[in-house]
Amino acid sequence: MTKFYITTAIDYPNASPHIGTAYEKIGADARARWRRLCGDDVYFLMGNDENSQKVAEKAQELGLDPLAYCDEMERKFRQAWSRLSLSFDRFIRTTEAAHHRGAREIFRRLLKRGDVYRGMYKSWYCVGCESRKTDKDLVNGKCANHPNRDLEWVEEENWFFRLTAYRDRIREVVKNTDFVEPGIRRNEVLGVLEEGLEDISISRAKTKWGVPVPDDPDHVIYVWFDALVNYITGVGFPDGPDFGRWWPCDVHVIGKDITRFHCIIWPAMLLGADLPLPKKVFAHGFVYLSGEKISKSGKRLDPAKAADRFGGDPLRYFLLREIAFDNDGDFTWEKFVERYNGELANELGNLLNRVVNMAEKNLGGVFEKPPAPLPQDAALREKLLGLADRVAPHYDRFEFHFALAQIWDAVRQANRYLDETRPWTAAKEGRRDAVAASLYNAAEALRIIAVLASPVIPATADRIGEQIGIGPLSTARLETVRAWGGVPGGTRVRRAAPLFPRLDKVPEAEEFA
RNA sequence: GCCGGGGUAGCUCAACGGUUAGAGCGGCGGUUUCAUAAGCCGUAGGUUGCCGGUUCGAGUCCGGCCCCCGGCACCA
Repeated sequence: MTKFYITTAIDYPNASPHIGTAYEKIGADARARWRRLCGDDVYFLMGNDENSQKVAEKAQELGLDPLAYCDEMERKFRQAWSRLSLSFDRFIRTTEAAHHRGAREIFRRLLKRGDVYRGMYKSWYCVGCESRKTDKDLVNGKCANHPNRDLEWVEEENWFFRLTAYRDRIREVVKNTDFVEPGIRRNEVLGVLEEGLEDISISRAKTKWGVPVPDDPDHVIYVWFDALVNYITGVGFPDGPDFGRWWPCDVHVIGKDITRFHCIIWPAMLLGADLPLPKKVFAHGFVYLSGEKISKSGKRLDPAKAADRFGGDPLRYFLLREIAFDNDGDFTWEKFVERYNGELANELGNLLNRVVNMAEKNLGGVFEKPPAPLPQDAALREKLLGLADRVAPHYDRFEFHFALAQIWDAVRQANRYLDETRPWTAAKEGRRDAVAASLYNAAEALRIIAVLASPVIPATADRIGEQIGIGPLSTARLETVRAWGGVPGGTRVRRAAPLFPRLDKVPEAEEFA
């Protein structure tokens, strides 16, 4: 069985997740679910990045022990993620002892090789950014991103990582392979590599919160450095029995703002530790809120609240249908309602409703294998049986918007099939065979549509399966949609509430902040 | 400043140098009645940012210009 190991960035738990964070996880989840559908043995890793000064600060602000605070935040994150049906296999926390051990092991390996050394670290430091600031980064002597905070002048002996030693090898990989996707990010990374690198400081002396540097109790490993290591400790590095099975990772899903860490620093760390590089780093775009950048505008959209109200699937669907995953996109409630009503309620939800209703009214609620073919069958079958092949390349390239466009093309065709075969007329005319054939084929179309859309809308796929009487479909296998006739004759429909009740007004953004 | 991406219908976006530049949404009109006042069909709407060039032929290639957006940060 082919293995597929996929990760997302781990999150600072100093605030609850927002729509942008959710976007990344949803995209990764869709890919993970797609690979499971294809039969891969999938390992999907997510988690929280807890060894940060910001986290310690926040905990102190609340009068909590940092670890207790992190425990609480883990609950919040898990709750939010569960509302979005994220199917991660493991949720890692970088405060775990096993992670600390792995991070220290990496540090030791690089030290042994001579690529970790002592040096002097002098600069302005912004606690908000958790990063060094050079003079050109300053605006009026303050950090541009955190103008309300005072900068600290930091001057201390630190441990450094000889990043410069790895530049050429990394450049070769980035240049000659599709290690970094999409192409635009690859070019940017290449640009950085061409301009040249500096060695980086990888420890901090001022804080006790974090992973202690081996044999140097006065320093902790810089949060970024230990955070990256989660991708290997999450599968058992250094000596877990499954480490060799999962690593190297098939794809790291990250935001476009952190390519430098994943495409340059992380590979350098791995090369230094004699570990294989991940196969791919995929950098997704950003979600804007009504045209404004989330971080700058201060606008928020709490995905858990939105999912509470509308369900996780509509949010997942909207984000992956509206926005190309490698691009930036805009969330507005107007657009959300438009797609929700048009595509989810009217086209898909109503299609199911039509079929289930007519089956109840005219067939006693039981699907029968088509007693006789209808002239419109061939076109419908051709469309649906070819759908898996049309959708597959898109899912595998994170082109969820294209995959969904293909699937909805089939949804429209199924609606058209009903209009053309007119089972309601056939019923009135007493042509029971025609009614049975039409509804059976429409149910088949729904089955295939549900399975192929399940990576994006898993809960809906299950609900469709329940209503047409064949049980959950989000855990189906791809082979089942390459053949017609998956709904057994004699299957009894189970009518339930509409999948997506129509929304009659545009929600107020404030309700979900 | 340097590097990169982009300006196409009211909106969001498609279109290997090759018929008459397409699709969805929105608008307008029609039709159906099984269904969540849903579905289906049809239609209007474009000087492809501007100027020049190459070519039998340019949204597409070349040069110049104007706008927008990213990257050049120890950014989760």
